[in-house]
Amino acid sequence: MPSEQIENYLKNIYKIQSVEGKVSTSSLSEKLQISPASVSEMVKKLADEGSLTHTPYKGVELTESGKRAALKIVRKHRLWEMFLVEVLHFGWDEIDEEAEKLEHIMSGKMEDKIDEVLGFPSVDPHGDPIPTKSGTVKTIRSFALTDVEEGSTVRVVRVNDANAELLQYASSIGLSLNKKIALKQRMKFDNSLIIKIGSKEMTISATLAENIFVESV
Amino acid sequence: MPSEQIENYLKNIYKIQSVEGKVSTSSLSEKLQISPASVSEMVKKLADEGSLTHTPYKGVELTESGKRAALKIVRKHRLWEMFLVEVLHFGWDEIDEEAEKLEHIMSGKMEDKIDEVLGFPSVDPHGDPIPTKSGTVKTIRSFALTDVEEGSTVRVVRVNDANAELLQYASSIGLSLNKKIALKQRMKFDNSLIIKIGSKEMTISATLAENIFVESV
DNA sequence: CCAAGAATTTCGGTGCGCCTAAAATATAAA
DNA sequence: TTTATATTTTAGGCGCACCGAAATTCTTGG
Repeated sequence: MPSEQIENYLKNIYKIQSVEGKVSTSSLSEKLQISPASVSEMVKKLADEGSLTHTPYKGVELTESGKRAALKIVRKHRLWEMFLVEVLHFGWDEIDEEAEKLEHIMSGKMEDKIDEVLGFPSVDPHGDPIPTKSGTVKTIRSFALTDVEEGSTVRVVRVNDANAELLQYASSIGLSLNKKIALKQRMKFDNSLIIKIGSKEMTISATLAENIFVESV
Repeated sequence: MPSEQIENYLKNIYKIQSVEGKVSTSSLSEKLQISPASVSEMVKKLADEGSLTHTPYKGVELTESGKRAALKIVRKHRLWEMFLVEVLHFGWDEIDEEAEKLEHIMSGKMEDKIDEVLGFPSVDPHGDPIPTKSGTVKTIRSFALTDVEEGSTVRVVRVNDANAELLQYASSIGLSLNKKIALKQRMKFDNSLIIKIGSKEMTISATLAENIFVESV
């Protein structure tokens, strides 16, 4: 059984790998808030254990076994997030921190029970896919709200969960999962958008829009 | 915020104190499965921090502040146990181990949410009282099934949760919280009891009976 | 009362994950 | 291409909670 720190290393390597392709010591150090020196050491250890391959001074890549371990934790994290929202009625923006701790102490039995109570969900409250028990992840096709054409209507399928304040704000303006959004106008000078959610019209910044992912409706 | 090990030390000191009055290094060592040498060191540290008083070569006693910290953990443990049974449908005998991990990573907010979902319970699934948020514990008046008079009927209010196998067995014979038990006969040669639960008559060992606590009905 | 024997504490040491500072290597600008 | 700068790794160390062994102190039977 991997320790909590190892789980965190693997999970975050997986996440960086998904977004940036390449995983450097410094990006990991940044994400984990651990000194580059320590990360370098740990990476060596993980390479020895076969969870990843490491080319010194280059970068890191998860092995199959490392990826499997990472996906296990991602699954647990997202199941907990779902549980916190659905069963304990936590807000969108409060769940990441709690799930961060819970994911490491979740037995297989617990995982199954929670999965069952939730009705075997396929995405978490931010719209991120929940990996299956066997370790597959559904890719959700979507594009950023920034890229929507003026005049079209779309549906929110995912919100970037990297920033709690952003989530907090999004939810405060009624921008939540599965909501329909009509794009009225794009301002040329700063790319901010005038949108309509339900009957309410509002302006949102380009920065916010970059973190909202939608599909055509 | 106390670390996980410290929480475990305090919780177990509290438990031993409740049952045996005196808390020795060896009893703690036994319960925590940590060497006497290590326990002795940690006790010194806890004394320095003001959580307990320690008379070398004698024993240990929680201070008010130590007791408060211990009760916080006991409360969290029992809330989780309740939650595991009521919401996740775990069995009586499976919950202690899970709660043992969960208790240490429960934020105040989480505590409140769970308390609320459960309807502010006053006892856990074994009948042990859940300390209040302010740190008071209701004493439940009861006596061991061993001490019941022949012919009388009683109600189960608590089952000693120290042994999972015992819990497992108790539940398998339909002996659960709030069940009514009629004591038909006590065998003189080994103190085993013939009891009736509902319409079913059965024999239980004295050892089991010592761990079942009841009140008159 | 005194000498085992039992319980407790002290001592020296370990593993683990972290750190800072210094050395090695890679990258980019001149 | 060379050199300055940025990134990464190595070296040396630290704190924490643990350990076994040895020293100390308590307890109890003779």
